[in-house]
Amino acid sequence: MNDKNIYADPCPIARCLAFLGDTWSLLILRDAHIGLTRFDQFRKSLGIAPTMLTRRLATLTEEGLLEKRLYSERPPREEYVLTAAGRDFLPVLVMIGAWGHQYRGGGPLVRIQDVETGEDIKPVAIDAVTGAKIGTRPLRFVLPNGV
Amino acid sequence: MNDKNIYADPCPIARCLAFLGDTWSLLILRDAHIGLTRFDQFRKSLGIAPTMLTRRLATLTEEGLLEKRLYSERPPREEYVLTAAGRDFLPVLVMIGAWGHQYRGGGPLVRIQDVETGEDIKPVAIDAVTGAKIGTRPLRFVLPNGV
DNA sequence: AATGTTACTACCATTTTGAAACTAAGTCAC
DNA sequence: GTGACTTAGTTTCAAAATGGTAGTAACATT
Repeated sequence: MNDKNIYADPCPIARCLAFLGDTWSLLILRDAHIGLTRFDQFRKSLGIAPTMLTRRLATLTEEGLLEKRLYSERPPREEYVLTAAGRDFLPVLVMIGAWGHQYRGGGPLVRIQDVETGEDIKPVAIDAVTGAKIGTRPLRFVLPNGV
Repeated sequence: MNDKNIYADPCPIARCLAFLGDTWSLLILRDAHIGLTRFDQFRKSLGIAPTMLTRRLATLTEEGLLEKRLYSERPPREEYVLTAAGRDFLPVLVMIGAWGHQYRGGGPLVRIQDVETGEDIKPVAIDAVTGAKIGTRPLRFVLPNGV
């Protein structure tokens, strides 16, 4: 999983999925955005085996989405905080949540609120160039060598 | 993977990841958005083992993102086409691509263009309520029972 | 000195994945 | 109508990833 050369693949989606394409990594990122930072917080929140958590935190750290930070000298204790790259992953999580909300929305649901307005957010992906909602205008995937 | 009751988890992100939280499913969806529909097209494009492809296509079909459609009576042949739920997954893929573009962008890259303008899209997630870009205003995850 | 906390590692059974070969149902060329 | 080809898979089995339980290391607290 870690030794594949993602740069051989010209697709930015594939490159991202090469190390984030599993459930645990994304749930850890979700929890990190909620505010969790410590090993045991993640472990209890997710019900993940410690072996798995160790591996996933290591990958996320190597890949630059999380950063280890010492929060206590004695005893020496480290926590995991989001980097800029990790924080910039929020839109992905939010869009996943929006899809889940729309298509898997039965029963009680976690919602994401704007702190200032107190209202649930309504996430939409738009193309900043045309201002149009993604999906309303035809798109084309272009290979680097033209196609 | 298929027998877990996702509705026990109130988080729409977790519910979505319960069956889409693997690389192959997302790459199949990407290819479906590019326009591929047939078993062999997916297999060749992804270099995926046929066993895996069969399972993933079955899950995506069961979960309502793809639909089997007969495209030839004699010989009987079926293809897989995106449903509305599958098409609505495009914003997620696009945001993943945007992150990959920004943080894993070395070398030649696949780009996504608006067909009419011919320009590369610049995907941004915004909150339709406030109009603000996701990540620029503080958000809060709210549990269904209030937190 | 005993107990608790935090962040892990070791070990091993189970599950998932991956690779290669094979099959089924038909078509097409001659 | 026989042989080669196409499409959409299945079978089989080895290799890798995952999950669960228990244990450890380094300290603090009582």
